[in-house]
Amino acid sequence: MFCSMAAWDEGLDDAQLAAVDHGTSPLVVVAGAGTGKTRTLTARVARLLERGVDPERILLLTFTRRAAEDMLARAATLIGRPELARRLWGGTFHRVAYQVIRDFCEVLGLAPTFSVLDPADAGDAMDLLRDDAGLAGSAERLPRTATLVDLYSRCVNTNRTVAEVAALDFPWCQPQVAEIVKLFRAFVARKRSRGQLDYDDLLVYFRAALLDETVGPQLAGRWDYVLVDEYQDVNSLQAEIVAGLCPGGRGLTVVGDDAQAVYGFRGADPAQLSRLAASYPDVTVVVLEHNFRSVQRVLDLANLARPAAGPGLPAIRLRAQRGGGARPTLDRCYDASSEARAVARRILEHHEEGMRLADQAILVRAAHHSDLVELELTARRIPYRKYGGLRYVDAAHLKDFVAGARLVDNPTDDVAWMRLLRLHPGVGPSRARQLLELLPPRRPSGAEDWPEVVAAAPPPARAALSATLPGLLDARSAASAKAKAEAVLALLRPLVAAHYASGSARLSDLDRLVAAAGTSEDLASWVSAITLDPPVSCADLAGRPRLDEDYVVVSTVHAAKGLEWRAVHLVHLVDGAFPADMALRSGEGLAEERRLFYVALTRARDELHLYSPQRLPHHRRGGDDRHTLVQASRFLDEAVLGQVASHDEPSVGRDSLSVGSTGRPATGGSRPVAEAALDLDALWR
DNA sequence: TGGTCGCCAATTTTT
DNA sequence: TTGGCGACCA
Repeated sequence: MFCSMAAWDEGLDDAQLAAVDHGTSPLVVVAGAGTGKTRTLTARVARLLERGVDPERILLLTFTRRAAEDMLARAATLIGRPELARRLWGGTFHRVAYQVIRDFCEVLGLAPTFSVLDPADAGDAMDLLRDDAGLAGSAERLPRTATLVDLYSRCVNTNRTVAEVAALDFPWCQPQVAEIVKLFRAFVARKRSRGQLDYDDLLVYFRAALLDETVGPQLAGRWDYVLVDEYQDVNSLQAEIVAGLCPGGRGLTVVGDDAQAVYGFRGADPAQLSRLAASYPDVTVVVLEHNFRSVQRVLDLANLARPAAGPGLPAIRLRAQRGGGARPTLDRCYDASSEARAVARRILEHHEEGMRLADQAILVRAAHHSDLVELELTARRIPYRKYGGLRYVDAAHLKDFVAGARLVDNPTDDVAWMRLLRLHPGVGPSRARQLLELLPPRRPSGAEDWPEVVAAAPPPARAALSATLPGLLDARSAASAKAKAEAVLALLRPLVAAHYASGSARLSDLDRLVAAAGTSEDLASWVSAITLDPPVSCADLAGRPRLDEDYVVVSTVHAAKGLEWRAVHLVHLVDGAFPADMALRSGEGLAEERRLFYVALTRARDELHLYSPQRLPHHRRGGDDRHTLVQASRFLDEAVLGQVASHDEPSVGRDSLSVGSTGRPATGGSRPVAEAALDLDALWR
């Protein structure tokens, strides 16, 4: 290179540069949507590296693994040292927690073979307990398992008691608080005794390690710089972890926007951002409000939707670097089918004007709101991919594999045993429970106990079952991750083939999964990684999509956070759908819906199209769907309507689209210093 | 009679 | 895919 290369930070504005060049005192960056938040965070990491900071002493916490990887890779590339990316620390809170717990498991009183339970597994564990003796006495039935898991999680993540959380967020559970408390106690004890950590436990143990007198400083001392993205979405447990990582706020950078806090249902509290800004005397607050993404016409609408700033936080008014642009549109459609047709029509119009399909997205509040749109896209042969909603890993056979792999390391994992046992013919939930009594930790269950287990099983299961334990022992003695994964697959193959109607398709899926697992260094950490960050689709396992593929993205607004498209189509703007009726009960819920609306609007760069069906099918028992007139979305108020070009769809009927009718594990051993911090008993009151 | 298996309906948002 | 409800088997 003979002339001076352009500096990599050229094009950053003054506010962004202030954040990038900031020293070690605590820094809060309040960044409106589209103001180059990711770019700023990336540049700050690059600047630190350029200054010679050891990459291993920089930690970046984000809400998705992909976000962390992308940012770190970019930062290292910016300064021309791509090889440094691998040495930077980064990931989700949960992933980093897993790593820390592996490193400090002895001190935390955990065997290194602990397993990670996803929320569905946690529900299974809860199910194992809910009708145990002692709990069965209550006259009323306990709430649904999923509700219980949510309630539990909310208590742990927000440091509140069951009674408090039930009163506020789950009023229908209040009469049973006493039984629920009992259940939660048993749930914790059961997990502890079997070496199982659910998502919440990962954070609890992370916090415990930080609070420990000796380990805490050691752990906090690992990193000189901690950068946290999307801080408005942390809950109080995560906020405590951040505080523990950066005593006095030294080296701490957080980036966030209180108007984009949309994870209240997960215990996040948008007030954390303003609380943090107030909690350090030497804090610097940098405000980013120059929007580099959208045209001003889109931002005019977004500014109307944006809620007032939280206490102590600056009011933000987004200003576009790109003037003018097209006025957003609002289509009042006859019903959801006519909405679907309107969306497809406009997507094709943009496509004919030269916009790639991949530059357009259809955003929905709830995954099923796109059902009719997807039908219409399929009918018109418009390729699309859907994000959010059902996860690929929820496919039963993949969970079967993960369960098998977990048992290789942790034979006391009863949830995994349940799953594996139920694959055997003639074994249902209750038989599996009986067999569980004969398995670890109740019994050692080495090879010598196995004939007893087989004998206790119903006859149809015996043949298959007699191969299962030897299969697991094979897997345990295998040397490499690859060999282990293959041994697990070998033991699953006949079970999966016989148990599922589409057995062979599932088996070829598993082949792909096992190939991926085989490339890891250590099967246990691969399994926990996939538990914490499940692939969104089958294609994820095959690598990134090919560049020449062109498809429209269909996504929930939540999954669309942080992303952008040239054209955004936002559908189902109707009270009950968006805002969701589940949220309309409380004022806080409605406020969160409004923030979600703001997030949706600000994904659009050039074109923003809103659609509002005027009638929705009203589901009745007995089958026939009646269309009832619905209330327009309260987001479409006078002010908003003043900013959009409205179209009334002609009331074509329901003709063209056919819609169908219509504790500690036994192996612990060493010094459990952090026990007090792991004690959740105070919450079970 | 208890438990498994088959059929039908429904599901906010996600680490 | 799970959950609820009814049918059928030991």
